[in-house]
Amino acid sequence: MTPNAGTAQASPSQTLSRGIRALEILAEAQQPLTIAELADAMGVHRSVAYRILRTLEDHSLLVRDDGGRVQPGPGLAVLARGVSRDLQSAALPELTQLANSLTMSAFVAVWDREECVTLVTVDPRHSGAAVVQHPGSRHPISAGAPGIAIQSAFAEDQWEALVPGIPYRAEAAEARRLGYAASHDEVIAGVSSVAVPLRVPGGRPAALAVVYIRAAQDPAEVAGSLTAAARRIEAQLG
Amino acid sequence: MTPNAGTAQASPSQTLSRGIRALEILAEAQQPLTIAELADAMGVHRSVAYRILRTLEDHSLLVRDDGGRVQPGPGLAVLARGVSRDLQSAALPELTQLANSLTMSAFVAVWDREECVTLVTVDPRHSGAAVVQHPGSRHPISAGAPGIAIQSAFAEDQWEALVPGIPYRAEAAEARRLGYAASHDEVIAGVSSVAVPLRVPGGRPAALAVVYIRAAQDPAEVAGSLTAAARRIEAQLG
DNA sequence: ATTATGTGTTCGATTATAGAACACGCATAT
DNA sequence: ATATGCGTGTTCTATAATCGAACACATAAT
Repeated sequence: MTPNAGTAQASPSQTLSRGIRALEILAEAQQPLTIAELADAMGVHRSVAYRILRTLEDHSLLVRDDGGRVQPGPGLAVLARGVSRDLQSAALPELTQLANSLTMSAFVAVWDREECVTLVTVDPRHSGAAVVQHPGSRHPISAGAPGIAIQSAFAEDQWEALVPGIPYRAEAAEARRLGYAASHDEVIAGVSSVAVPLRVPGGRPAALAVVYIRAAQDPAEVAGSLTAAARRIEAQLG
Repeated sequence: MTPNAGTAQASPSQTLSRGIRALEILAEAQQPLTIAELADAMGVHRSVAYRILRTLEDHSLLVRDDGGRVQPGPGLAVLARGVSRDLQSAALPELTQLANSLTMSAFVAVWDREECVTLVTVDPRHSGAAVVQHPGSRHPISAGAPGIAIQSAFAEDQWEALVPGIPYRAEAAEARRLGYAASHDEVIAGVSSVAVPLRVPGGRPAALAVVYIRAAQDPAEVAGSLTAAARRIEAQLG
């Protein structure tokens, strides 16, 4: 067998890549898996998976339940703490402010190739039927206002050079002029979203966004609050 | 050189262990590092670090800034999303409730050997000088009410068998009787904390806790709210 | 009893990895 | 201009880490 045959990403380091895949599979699976199941999902021999899992367990990146099944461990939360830490800290109070004053869920998402990843979220205090937007969730960048806002941080030709294969949405060009993006029904039916681009020095393009059940809300007005908050966040990040 | 010589943890898989160490170093460093710096911190040859970093980058576990320096990437947030997901979901609304009704920061921490890791936190709505307790932060289990509450989930002899070297605190035995733990000044000066143990089926022992600036608060009363919330969370996890 | 399914361990052949050496870009100092 | 230092990225071969089969063992279902 040639090295890395068939794997989608021909990463230079096989063992490390497999270990990460194990974590990815575990995170995606909504339940604990047996080592055998995981080995099968990874397409490797059980003893290989076993050794990898032992290593991951040593670092608390996974833990075992009573039956010996494996699931993501607390070490991952520690590692994730370092992701755009400055942005997280700077954004949190502004998100709280936005969520409560607009009565909407507010969050920050960052660019990750053809997707965007939600980083921090704050639900409004009376979070009854609030739209749940968990940290760590991925979305295609082509769907929803946050994705458009992130695309709008690039010019069209820049984007096509960086992420070939993913089209540059016409809405992004418009958002580039307006300074904000709005969407309806794109990610979840009946849910609207407004987002503004967020520029972090030395970090990836991100978006500051809110989601809400469709109502008589003027996107431009919401965008005003978002832009003001984004300015404050960017100012704090120097 | 003998395999894994000198490394604190003699994990079975060297490459994977090194990759994780790279992530740990990055998460701890408050700033982006050059590859050379990271290689130095890892104690490996630069080309080794380079290959490892490329692999991590492929999986979005790290990203590079303009100068080529590396920092934690959004993929980590995705992986962390899977950590005790059920507990996170079940606890979030209860945390919000607690934070706002008690005007304290509320959070859930889980056991991790001789430490505990904060998973989810909710600050009260008027989060002025609220005590900041970020998700993903580690604390020695020997300091603070959450640690005591977690220890109290074990009997003393159980604990000593599981985590040799870390003493079983006398307060844990007391908390075992009372059903809650309280601490003052242990982690941060002037800050008090109350915590109750949280038992998750198939998961590790955890704690539900609040922190507040010292005031005329009766710990027992606060513990009542915590216990009620903990019961509801546990009931939902069935 | 027997079968099935799981974890954990050992061990030799093989292969993925380690680490030196090199090419190159880009600052800043000389 | 030239030199020097510091950084990334690439190539290559000996070596050591890894792979994966085979085995021992525990547990639950048949």
